[in-house]
Amino acid sequence: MRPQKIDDAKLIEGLMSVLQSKGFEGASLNDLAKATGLQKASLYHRFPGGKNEIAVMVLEFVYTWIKDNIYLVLTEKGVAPATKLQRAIQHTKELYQNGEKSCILNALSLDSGLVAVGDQISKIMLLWMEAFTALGVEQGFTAAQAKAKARQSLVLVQGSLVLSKGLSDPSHFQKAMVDVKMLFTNE
Amino acid sequence: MRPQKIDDAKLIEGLMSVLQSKGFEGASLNDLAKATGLQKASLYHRFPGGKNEIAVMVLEFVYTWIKDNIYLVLTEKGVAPATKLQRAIQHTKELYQNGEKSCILNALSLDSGLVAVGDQISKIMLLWMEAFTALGVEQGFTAAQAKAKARQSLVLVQGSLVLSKGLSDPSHFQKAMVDVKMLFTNE
DNA sequence: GTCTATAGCTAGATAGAC
DNA sequence: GTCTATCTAGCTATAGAC
Repeated sequence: MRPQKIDDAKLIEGLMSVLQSKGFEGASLNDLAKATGLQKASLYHRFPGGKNEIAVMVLEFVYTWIKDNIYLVLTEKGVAPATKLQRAIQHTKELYQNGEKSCILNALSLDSGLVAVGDQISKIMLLWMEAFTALGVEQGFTAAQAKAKARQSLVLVQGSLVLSKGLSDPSHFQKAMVDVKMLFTNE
Repeated sequence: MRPQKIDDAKLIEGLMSVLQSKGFEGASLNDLAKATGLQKASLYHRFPGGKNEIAVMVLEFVYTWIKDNIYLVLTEKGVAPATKLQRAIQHTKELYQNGEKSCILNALSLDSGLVAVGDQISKIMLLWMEAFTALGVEQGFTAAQAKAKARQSLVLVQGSLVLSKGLSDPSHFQKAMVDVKMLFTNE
């Protein structure tokens, strides 16, 4: 077998970057090929299902990323809640390059007739909220309070990214990260 | 001249609906034609600049709508702030069909190389925040506080719409509307 | 596993009849 | 002002050499 020109991790990263900024319909195979350094036909070798499969694989990667960097961080035993929150927020900042990048869950939410993609998006959002709900409960909030805060944290992230993009000003995301911290700060 | 098959208002409404749900790249001229009952060539007669001009005109309509239904409502003299807020929230619910529809500002935010569209989106977002800032100031908040609340109100709307879409659950938008009200409720 | 070349189609956009 | 018919470019996807 020939050696891979680009390993799976870098490949997914490049594909994700294009889908994130252009959306599913806006991302052409030429765009995706250019971003990865591969030719279109090579992408079909890696992803026989074409662009559809690429989107599914990228979202699978995002699910795993959120599980490792948000869910497992926030549900780890023996670590102070404030510390875990700080870590999760730091990872979130890295994921969105401090507000410079928009969210792929949002970018792939537009109607494109792909049921699988919609299911993945909701799975990821639910995982995020589950993680922050667990944090809130650990902090002593009631289940209902924790669930509300978890929802608000996701609203803050998604909404602020929309503003940062629409106004070309990442400070909206940065301010929202402060608000997320406040949400889970017991005073 | 032949009579218009569809008047400008209904035309823009139909075009907006498609752009809102499919985005700029996802909305084909066939989609737009079908939604309006016109043929593609007829759309080009109404909008010689093609899809690009359609998007610009739709966003111009949205700007006017926000001005009339949010900005002018919130800055009207001689009406109690709480009343004005209630009205603006009601209009917002109508605009997004209580969380069933997503925001066209978000849908058209994906990179498509259209500078004019980006400028319009930021103009509309700024108008929204200006309106809510005025409300906050009238209620006695400091300028900085009012500005922060205005930003948060837009974050709540945009973020909750992303959740409502991603989770196929408009209740997230509805809860956010309650949060917006709380934001500007002096207790 | 990657590539060039190309098939087959649909997109956006235009011409011209009525 | 709306329509049918059509052009060209770009798209997704495939075939087959290396």
